[in-house]
Amino acid sequence: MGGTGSGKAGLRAVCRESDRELRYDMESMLWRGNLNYIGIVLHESWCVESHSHDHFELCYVASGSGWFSIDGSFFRVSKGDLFLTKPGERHQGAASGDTAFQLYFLGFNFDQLSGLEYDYYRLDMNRAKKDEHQILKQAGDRIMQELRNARPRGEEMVHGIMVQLLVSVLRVFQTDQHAEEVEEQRERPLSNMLDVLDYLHAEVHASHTIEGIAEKFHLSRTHLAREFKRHIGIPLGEYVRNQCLDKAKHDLKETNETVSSIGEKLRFPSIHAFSLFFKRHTGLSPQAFRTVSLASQHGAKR
DNA sequence: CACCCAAGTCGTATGTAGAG
DNA sequence: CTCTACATACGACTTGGGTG
Repeated sequence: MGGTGSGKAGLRAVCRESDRELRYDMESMLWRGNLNYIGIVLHESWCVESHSHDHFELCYVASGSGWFSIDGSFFRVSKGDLFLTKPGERHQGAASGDTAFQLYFLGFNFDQLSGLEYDYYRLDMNRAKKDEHQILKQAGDRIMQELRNARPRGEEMVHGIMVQLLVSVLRVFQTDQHAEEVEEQRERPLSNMLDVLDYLHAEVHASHTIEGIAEKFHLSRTHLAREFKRHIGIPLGEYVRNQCLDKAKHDLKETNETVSSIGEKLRFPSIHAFSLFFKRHTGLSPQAFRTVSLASQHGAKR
C-alpha cells in the first residue's frame, strides 16, 4: 500500500495500490466535486463487514459473483450487476470466493447536484440492477485515468464524467415498473419528507431546529426526526449541518464576502460559533479554508 | 478583523416505551 | 400510524482572555 498524491492542485487524490486493490481518495478539502473515493477490488476473497457512512456508494461487479445486504435485505450479484447504498444504511458484502472477482466501487455525494439528490433518496430497496452498458466501469476507468495522469482541467473533466454517470445510473435504477408501484404505496409519508427536503434546500441556514421544521409541516418533533432518518438515512440535524457547511464552503471559495458576513447570512449566533462549527467539521478555520482553496485554484490555472 | 483556547452550561437530537 | 413522555448523551454555544 503506497500513498501518493496525483500532484495537481485542484484535483488531488491519495492513491493506494496493491495487488488486491486500487483506490483513490479525494482530498475533500480541495476538491469541489461529488466524488469521495473510487477504486477497484481485484481479489476473490473480498469481504467487507457491516458498516455505514454518510455518503452514497455505487458498486459494479466486473467479473465473478458474490452477495451484499442492505439493512437486512439480501442480494446475490454477479458479473454486470450494479448496486447502490444510501447514506446511513448498514451494508456488507463478499465475493463468492470461487472465481476471479473484480469490483468497481465509488463513494459520492451531491455537493453540487442537489436536484439529483431527491431522486436518489427516492429509490426503493430494489438496489441491484443489470448494468448492460457497464456505465460505472467505463466512467470509473476514465475517472481513474484522470486522477492518475493529473492533466490540466482534470477537475472539470471528472465533474463532467460524474454528472453523466450519476444521471445514467439513476436511469438504470428508475426503469423498473415494480419500483414505481412500491413508490405509489409509499407516496404519502415519503412526499412529506421530500417537502421537508425541498424546504431545507430553499432555506439553507444554521438556525433550523427540528422543532421549528416539525411545526412548519404540522408534525411532532420526534415523529419528524424519526421519519426523516428512516426515509433519508441520516439524522435531520446532521443534514441541516451538512447543508450549511456546503453553503459556507461555496461562499468562501466563490465570493469575496467576509467570514462574518457568511456566518451571519447562515444565521449563526456569532462569528465565533460559525468559526468553531466550520473548524469542527472541516479541520480548517473559514479563513484558512478560503486561503487553501484559492491557492489550489490558482495552482490549477498555471 | 479573524483566529485560538479552555471550561462550563445548556439545549438538542435521539432512542425507547407505550398510548390512542 | 402517529403521537407523547422521558432519559440520556453529546454537541453547540458562551465567556473571557489572548495573539497576529
